[in-house]
Amino acid sequence: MVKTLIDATARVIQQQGLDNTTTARIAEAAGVSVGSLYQYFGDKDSLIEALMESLAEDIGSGLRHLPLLDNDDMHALVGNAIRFGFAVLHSRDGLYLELVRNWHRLPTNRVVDVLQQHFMELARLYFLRHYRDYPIDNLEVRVFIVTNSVLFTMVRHISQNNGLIRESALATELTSMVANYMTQPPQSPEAQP
Amino acid sequence: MVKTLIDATARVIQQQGLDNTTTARIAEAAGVSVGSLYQYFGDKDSLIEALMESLAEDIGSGLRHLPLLDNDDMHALVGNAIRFGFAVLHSRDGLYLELVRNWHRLPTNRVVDVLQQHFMELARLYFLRHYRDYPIDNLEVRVFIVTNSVLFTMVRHISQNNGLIRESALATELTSMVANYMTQPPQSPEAQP
Amino acid sequence: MVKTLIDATARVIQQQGLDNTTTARIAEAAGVSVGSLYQYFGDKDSLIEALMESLAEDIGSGLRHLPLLDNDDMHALVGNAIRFGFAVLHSRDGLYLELVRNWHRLPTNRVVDVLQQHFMELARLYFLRHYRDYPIDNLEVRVFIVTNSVLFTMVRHISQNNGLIRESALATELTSMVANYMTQPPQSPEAQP
Amino acid sequence: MVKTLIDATARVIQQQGLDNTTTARIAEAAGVSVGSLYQYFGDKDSLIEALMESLAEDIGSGLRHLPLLDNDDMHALVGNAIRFGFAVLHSRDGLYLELVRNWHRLPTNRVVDVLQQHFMELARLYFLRHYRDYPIDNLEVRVFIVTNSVLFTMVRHISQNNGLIRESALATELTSMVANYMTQPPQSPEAQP
DNA sequence: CATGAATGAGAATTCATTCAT
DNA sequence: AATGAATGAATTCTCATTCAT
Repeated sequence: MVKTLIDATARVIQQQGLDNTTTARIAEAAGVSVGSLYQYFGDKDSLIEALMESLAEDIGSGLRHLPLLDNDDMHALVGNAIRFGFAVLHSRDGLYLELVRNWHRLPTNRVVDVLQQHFMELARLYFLRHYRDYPIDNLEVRVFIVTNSVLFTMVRHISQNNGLIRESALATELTSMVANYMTQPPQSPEAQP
Repeated sequence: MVKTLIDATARVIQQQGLDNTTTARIAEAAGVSVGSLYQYFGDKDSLIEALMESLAEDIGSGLRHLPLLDNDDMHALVGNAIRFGFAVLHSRDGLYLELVRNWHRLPTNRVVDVLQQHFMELARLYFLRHYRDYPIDNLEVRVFIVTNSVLFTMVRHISQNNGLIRESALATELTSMVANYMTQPPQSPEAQP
Repeated sequence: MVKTLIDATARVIQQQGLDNTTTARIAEAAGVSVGSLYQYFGDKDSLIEALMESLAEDIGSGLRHLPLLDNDDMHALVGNAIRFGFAVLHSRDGLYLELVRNWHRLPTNRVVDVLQQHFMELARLYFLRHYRDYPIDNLEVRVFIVTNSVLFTMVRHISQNNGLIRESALATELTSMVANYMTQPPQSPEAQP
Repeated sequence: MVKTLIDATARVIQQQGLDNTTTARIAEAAGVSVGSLYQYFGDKDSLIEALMESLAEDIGSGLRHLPLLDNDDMHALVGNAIRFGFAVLHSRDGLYLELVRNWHRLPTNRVVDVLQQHFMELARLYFLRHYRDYPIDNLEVRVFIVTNSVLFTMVRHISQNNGLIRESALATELTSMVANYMTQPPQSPEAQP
């Protein structure tokens, strides 16, 4: 039942948008009554929190099954990750898209942490394996920048859909920017005026 | 009066958040009645549109007065632009922050265009002056990526405010990523698997 | 509840007039909250439509139970119909009166059809039984004229209530006009200049 | 100015309907400010009253210039009157139509009196000239019936516009009903059961 | 447990009227 | 006289939440 309600919530958000996601519609989509909804979730926010939790798991699992470290080349690794990102955003009829757009109104901490920590770990392992240690000292900053840059650039592109920039071109360029950045040695302090 | 209402709208958005920005509160903040609001703006959306328009002008003007091209060095140029970005996001008590967070529910086209076009022009002039032509062919994509990456990374950082990453460090790293990316030669096609 | 709301609507229209019939007043008259009203009817118009539908049924049923065809005499038939009409208009504290007055702002099609079709059928049966066929060719026009003439003359009389004309006199004269008209042979074409 | 405002009111009613006739729109149509409107009319109702007064005069004058009594034949007289009625209802882009539809929400007494009295007088003169005195005793009732029957049947026909009944057929039949009724001897009392 | 009817505060918008300039 | 900005009560409709059955 908890599962049913979470699924229904996802479906409503994806079909009607977050603004039109009401408890009534969720209950209807789940085929139960509003009363039942409140028997399993204290309020609407808890339900949405549970949805986010569930998605965090999905994403974590999806990432864990992605054989990114099989790539010896940072460029290939990043490229695969970005392609995966686009695939996720296009999946489930734009559910993730709507959620990312509304990150600031949603309890996204868990999801963000999953992403951040996964890519953090990935980076650590990559650099360990390749005996490079130079970016380690500020790896957290780099992962933060890269994650947010890629995610929001993708979402913005899909959302405005102006057709001037093809998705493949965007992926190529993002990959190039990120791969180069991640393999770039730390800045010497005097470089910043 | 039009000015007063737009200012009041900005104040309410910044103090109460976009979700709690009601016509009643705007009118109250402006020290007028709801009726007056509707004498100057057909509906709430028009008022918000006027606010966005006004901000687009402010931003355009702010950018135009920024002597970014005085820098001969791309690194310095980008660093200054990013510092300016942080300053804007911190200004007006977080108004811009709230607006960027809610970009998808707001008529942000004008503002986005102002930003995009300004940086596009800036990049063109920079490369012209430095006799480098290599990234010209996909400059649009690069500017799109860079603008969104920087903007949303900054907003995400200020919004979650977790204290683990200092703003100065973020600025330094963003600058590094962007400056390198912008001066990077185009990818040879076979680089992408 | 649907019934309660429709009844409340009727009561409010009849007591306060259509112009002062607000959703708040209807809910109050029904002893429920506005929210409840909107759980049963999508909007105010639907509620009023439901009221009209309900009245259409009442009127249809009332007409069907009226033994008008027991009269062999057109004069008696029409007289009975008109007396019934006055009785209906005086019933329910003037509800019907207010509705007829506002016919053009209400979904009156159903009610009008019920009236029109009933009298059409009545006329057909009457002429069939009396072996007269002459007015059959333009019976529709005659029924249209007669229905509207009688209905609006009655409503106008009750509404202005100037006391100069007694209702019984009006009924007598209307009956006379209508009965004669209905039994009148078709006009020869040259009668109209 | 008074004239200008009344004209503007008529124009707004005719173009937007009575429900959308606001003081703001009237002022705009008149090319003056709302303030001016209130300098000449105490409130909206007074203005509309003035319009009705003005139309009463127009109608009275129109009727007086109609040579109805030139007809020796009641049938021709009524036919001409009805044709005139249709012409008026079609004139001024439906202004009169909208006013008749809303008679119960408007100060229509004056207009109604003008109509009623004119046809009363007309009938009296007609019967005087033709040495017939029989319907004189209840002439008022007959004129009331005839006026309202014709007026509202016409308005209903134009308003619903269903195309099944042609206006000329309606005029012919109305004429026939009315002319016969007006020349019909008084009912003997026992005729009504 | 499940139901779904009932709630009522709150949102956007309209419009006749006033009044300082 | 003329203006038109300002008013604010009133209206329709929404939705998270409760609770008796």
